Amino acid sequence: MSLNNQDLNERSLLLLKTLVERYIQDGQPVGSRVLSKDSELNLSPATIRNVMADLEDLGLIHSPHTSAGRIPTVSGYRLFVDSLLTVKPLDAKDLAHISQGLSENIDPNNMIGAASRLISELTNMAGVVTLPKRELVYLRHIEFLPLSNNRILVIFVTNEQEVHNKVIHTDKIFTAAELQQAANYLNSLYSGHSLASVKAALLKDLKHDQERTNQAMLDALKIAKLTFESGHQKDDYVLSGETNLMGFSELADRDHLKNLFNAFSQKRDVIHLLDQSMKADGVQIFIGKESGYQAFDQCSLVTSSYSVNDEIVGVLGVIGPTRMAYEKIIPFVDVTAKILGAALNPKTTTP
Amino acid sequence: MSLNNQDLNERSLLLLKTLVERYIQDGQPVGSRVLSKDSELNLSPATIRNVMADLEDLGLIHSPHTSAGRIPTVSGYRLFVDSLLTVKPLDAKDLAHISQGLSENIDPNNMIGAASRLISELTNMAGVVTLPKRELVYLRHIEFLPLSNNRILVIFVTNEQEVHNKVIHTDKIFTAAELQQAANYLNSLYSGHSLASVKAALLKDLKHDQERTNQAMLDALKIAKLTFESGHQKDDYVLSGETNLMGFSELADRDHLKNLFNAFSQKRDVIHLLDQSMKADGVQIFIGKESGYQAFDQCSLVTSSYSVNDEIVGVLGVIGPTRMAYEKIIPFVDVTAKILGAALNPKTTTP
DNA sequence: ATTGGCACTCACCTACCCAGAGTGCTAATT
DNA sequence: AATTAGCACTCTGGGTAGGTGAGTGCCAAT
Repeated sequence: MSLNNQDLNERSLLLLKTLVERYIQDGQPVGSRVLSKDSELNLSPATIRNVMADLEDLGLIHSPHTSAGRIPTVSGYRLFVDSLLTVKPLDAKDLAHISQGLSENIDPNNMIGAASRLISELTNMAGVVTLPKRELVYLRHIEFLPLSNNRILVIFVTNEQEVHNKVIHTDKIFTAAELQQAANYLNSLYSGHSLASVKAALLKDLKHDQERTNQAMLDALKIAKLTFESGHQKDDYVLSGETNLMGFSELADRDHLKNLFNAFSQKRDVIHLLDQSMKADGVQIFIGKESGYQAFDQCSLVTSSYSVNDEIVGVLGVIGPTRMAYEKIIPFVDVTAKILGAALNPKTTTP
Repeated sequence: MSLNNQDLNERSLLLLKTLVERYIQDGQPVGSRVLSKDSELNLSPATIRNVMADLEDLGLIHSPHTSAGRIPTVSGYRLFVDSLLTVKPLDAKDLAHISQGLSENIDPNNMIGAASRLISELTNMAGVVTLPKRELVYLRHIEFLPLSNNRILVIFVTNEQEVHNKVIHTDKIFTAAELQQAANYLNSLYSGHSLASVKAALLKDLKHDQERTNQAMLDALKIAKLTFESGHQKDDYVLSGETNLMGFSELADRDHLKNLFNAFSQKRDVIHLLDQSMKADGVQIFIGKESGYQAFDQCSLVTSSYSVNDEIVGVLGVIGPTRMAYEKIIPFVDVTAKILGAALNPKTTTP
């Protein structure tokens, strides 16, 4: 659908903007009379009607029924968000709340949850924050414990105090002493390095040292390879304030709600959606069906990736009805992402 | 409300039973005509009406409005569940599902989640399972890592492969070597003991050995005390299939749903409710307002504690509308609790 | 003690009308 | 040529009225 300049002149755009703002404000279809008074243009309702008919032809607005006003379509919202919207600077009180809620003295294990809760509370919608990508995280300590049946419990600590664990299977049976030795070796070798670089180093070391090093060291490397090779990163996110979504009339339908909450608890679709935002800096917006997931048909998602040391490590966002105050939510998400990134920045990467 | 024998004879009870069963079956208020045909008693609707009026006087049933049939009150359900109900043996297919879903080859870390999901899927309601009480769990290995600012990261492994961690603060600054030594000491002392007995032993040892032992050992004990003294047990549960509850018309009200889901995500009330079931063996039932929490006014909760080695370690249950098939849910919960307990039973408590 | 009969109540459904909001189109105005 | 006033039309939502059916409570008969 190519937009023609003749159809979409200044005036039409201004009216579209006014219409969307008005609709976001009070949720009622906007009629020609209201729009005529609301816009600073001094035009009669009849003229407005002509313009509205054009906008409707272009698929930017539509009316739910003959005698109702118009409401924006997804394309209408999209145009509004992309080119018409005037973002409002973030409310000072909100800013204070955010920086206070995400200060450094929060337990890093709770930081993500705190951010999610903060978002949902300040927006009155649902807040979602992905856990930081583990690749950009520093290995601090690793430890092995023998279990029954050739299994080994691996515990490793990253950054300051995040503890992860994983069970791996080996062909060979290791004694506790051997495992202790392996752990010591690996700690001396890799402690303080990022998981990504550990992975890389492991592969290289295994290749080069195939014959040179002694068997114990080789075993240690092999165990480490099993530990870090894959799958231990369970993509996950923390969602808060889902129940806020029950208050919005546009989502009131029982089936809709059920689909939505099912999507939340299955996590898969949400993760996929958030992953897409991971690729880009700054704020991204999915409006209604744009997401491609039926459960989110009536929802919009405003996300921003957040970074630690200039590396994108995660995504946070707001989930709400398509009719949301984008001009406030966009800067809010933007700022929150920045503050979260700063708060996660480890002051002491290596002790 | 004392129940009079004259009012509550065999016949009234049979009719109450039939009424409750019928109402549970099709969710419509039950009228005298229906009840007359449904009960094997050959009584005319008029007679039934008299009995129903009595039952209403006793507060066991009530009618939503004049020209509707009767539905059970909370007391009615209670009487039904306590004395009238004929439990049906568990469906063989369900039994197979349960034992298959909770067999020993499930990762213990996922066992609770698996149980919760199983419950919600087989009942089409919400399933909830508390994490096993930590006191009855065996310490396998403990490890300390120094953090900045006099803080120590404690990692301890229980049973086969459950990893827990906690940050503690100390007055004294410990070096990595000192911490290593302390961990070694504690592992030799307490490994293989239950957390409860470790706690007890700690207090005793600290008292007795105040002067006798050397400083390093005393420090180790002090650190351990900080670790196990309290609060590290975050009561928690795994909830599944909440969205199933959205399907029930009696919970369809938006505000109701919102309250309910808020209660779920705050967890506090649910935990409190489940804790009460912890004190008793076997199946317990909370019907409607009996729970004492407004959010659960329209819900019933059927729970059972589950045990490992004859010790109650947790609770599982089903959350659904008051109008649920108790005669099937009760044995279901009962059996699931037993199977879960068995599946959690560690085959090798100490390696 | 049980039952048939009967008047009564109430939710629910349908049909209907009416007011109000908003539209599209046409003809008049600028 | 663009704008506007005017008008007929459409559709929603609320309100009223009437009818139906399910179910009740009570009374008198069995």
